[in-house]
Amino acid sequence: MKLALPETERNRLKHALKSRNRRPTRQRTCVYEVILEKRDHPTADDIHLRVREKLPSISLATIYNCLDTLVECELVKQVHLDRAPTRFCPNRNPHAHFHCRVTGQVYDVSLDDERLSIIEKTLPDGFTADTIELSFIGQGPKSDTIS
Amino acid sequence: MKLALPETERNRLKHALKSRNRRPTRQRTCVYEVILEKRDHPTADDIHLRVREKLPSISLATIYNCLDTLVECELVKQVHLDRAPTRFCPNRNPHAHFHCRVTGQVYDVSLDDERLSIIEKTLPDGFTADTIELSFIGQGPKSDTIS
DNA sequence: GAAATAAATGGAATGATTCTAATTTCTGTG
DNA sequence: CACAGAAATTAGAATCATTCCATTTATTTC
Repeated sequence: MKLALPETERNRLKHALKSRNRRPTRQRTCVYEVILEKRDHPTADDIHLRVREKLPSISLATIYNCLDTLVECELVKQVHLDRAPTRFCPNRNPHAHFHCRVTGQVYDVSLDDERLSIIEKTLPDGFTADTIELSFIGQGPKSDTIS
Repeated sequence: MKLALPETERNRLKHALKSRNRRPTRQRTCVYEVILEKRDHPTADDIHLRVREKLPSISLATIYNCLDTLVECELVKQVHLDRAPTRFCPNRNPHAHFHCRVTGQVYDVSLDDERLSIIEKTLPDGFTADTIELSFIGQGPKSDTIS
């Protein structure tokens, strides 16, 4: 098998898995690989299609399993927009998402440390968040070209 | 039919609907009423159960229709957490949500104007958001009593 | 390399949401 | 008030994302 995954990412994956006593299987590696390759925000189904080009017999259930593991390992984030299938995102830096109503496109919007800490301080005492999801919905720049 | 909805809310609903050329039907009124009554974050299904106590023959499809209308009229917000059914929330003030991993409970977290405007300024030029969804996931205060 | 454990698999099951076609309810007009 | 037309509701079927389960396969450990 050719290793399409760069050394750094490969190691990140291996370590993240090991530290949680999870095995670095071919399927997990490939799912991670595919998500990194094209930095859009694919659904489990999209990912299934792409992974199948390399591992033709992989099942959708496995895609979900792998994704859950990657999320657990904090290598991938889930994005929940509207009443729509969950999307997955390999951007590990703090960021928000912008969802264009016109084109349906999803963009990453980077969040600087200061803003992030301001947002975190919103929480009253007693609440501890390990995950923050911030999404904007509206009109993106490209949507001009449509109408 | 008894009017359980306070005058203010009733008017708000009526006006919001009228301004969009939508009719204030019994079903819409009742759905709105039920959501305001108990300020948790019910799913469409929860709402269906509650509304049925007053309009026993209302269908789930209508609940979805009514909710969509209420969302359109900005009287109700949708909350998308995890891979779970959409929840609905009648809090019209700017606010975020906190989802407790332990109890499953969802809390409103109010967002002051300053924070809100800082968050809004995160967007690069060319992007215009009409909706912002901010959610925290973690451990809430009550979860102590569990373990 | 064999046993023990974790992961993958296919297919069935579940469950939220949407769709459709038929009926009912409103609204404005005469 | 009766009527035509538009908007909403309805039940049930259809869709589609996600999960579950029992079995098979891969990985790790000794």
